[in-house]
Amino acid sequence: MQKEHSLSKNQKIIFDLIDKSGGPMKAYSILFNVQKKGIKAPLQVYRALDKLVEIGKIHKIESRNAFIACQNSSCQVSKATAFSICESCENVSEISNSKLSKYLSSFSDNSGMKYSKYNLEFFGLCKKCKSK
Amino acid sequence: MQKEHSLSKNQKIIFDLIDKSGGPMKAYSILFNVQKKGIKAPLQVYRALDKLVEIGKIHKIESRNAFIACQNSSCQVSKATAFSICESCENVSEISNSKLSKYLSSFSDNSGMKYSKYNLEFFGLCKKCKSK
DNA sequence: TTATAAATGTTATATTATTACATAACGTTA
DNA sequence: TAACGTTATGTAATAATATAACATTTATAA
Ligand SMILES: [Zn+2]
Ligand SMILES: [Zn+2]
Ligand SMILES: [Zn+2]
Ligand SMILES: [Zn+2]
Repeated sequence: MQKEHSLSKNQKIIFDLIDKSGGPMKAYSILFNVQKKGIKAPLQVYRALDKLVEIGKIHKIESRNAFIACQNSSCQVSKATAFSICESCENVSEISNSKLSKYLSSFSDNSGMKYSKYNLEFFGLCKKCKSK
Repeated sequence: MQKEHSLSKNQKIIFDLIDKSGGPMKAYSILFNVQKKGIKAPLQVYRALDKLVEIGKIHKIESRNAFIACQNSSCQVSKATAFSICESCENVSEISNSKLSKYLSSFSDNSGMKYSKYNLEFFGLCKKCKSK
């Protein structure tokens, strides 16, 4: 069990929005959606996003510049993330596969690097898009 | 052996620059460096980068918005890439590990996704930075 | 309470990437 | 060669993503 982080006002507004959306959201789309709640500037959004990423409540999908709610239990605070991305419909989901995560978390090579974190993005076609 | 792509003028200028740099380069830094060669606009750079990525001569480091010359043999035309990134000095190198690439290329789960491509980024500290 | 850290508000600006449109070079085949 | 389609180039404008700098407020905790 990890520490509970109590979210601040802006963090909560933004996390709830992303979480309810069920998929990845882009920063300026988030901004647009929370303006009625008083969050008016990009920086307010980015600060909340930074914090939410830091504590593992959301992840950034790097190839899409988008943010998605963690679908596991905050992923060891975001040190090990894997996503599946449909290149047709842009559906994204978080992969939760213990074999994969064990394999990657224990990966090492002879480069002398000490790895502490990874992010993996798989691309392809989802079930729906395949059958079209 | 894969098809040889003969690079166009702009593509060659930009590939040579990235390749010689030995590390990741950002688009606008590339632009700055090739202005004396007549490449004046961002779009000229991005078009060349797009093509070079497509044919596997370079890869995009998504978490850094930067581009690096392929250190293998054009990585099955960029369908399977893995990088090691030092979070201290930002040194990046391409991981060439056949076990890892086999494992990931054959990865599948019960989601119904058909995976055709992946990108993996490991983060940590390189040898030098560790010992500081 | 008082000090410290964390979060917020606001303006301006930097960085990364694309749209739209016009032109030129290249490769193929009639 | 001529005509055609494809790829690459040039140029201007703009869109999309992200951060710097500074002032103020709120939460936490010694
Ligand atoms: Zn997660
Ligand atoms: Zn799909
Ligand atoms: Zn490569
Ligand atoms: Zn380093």
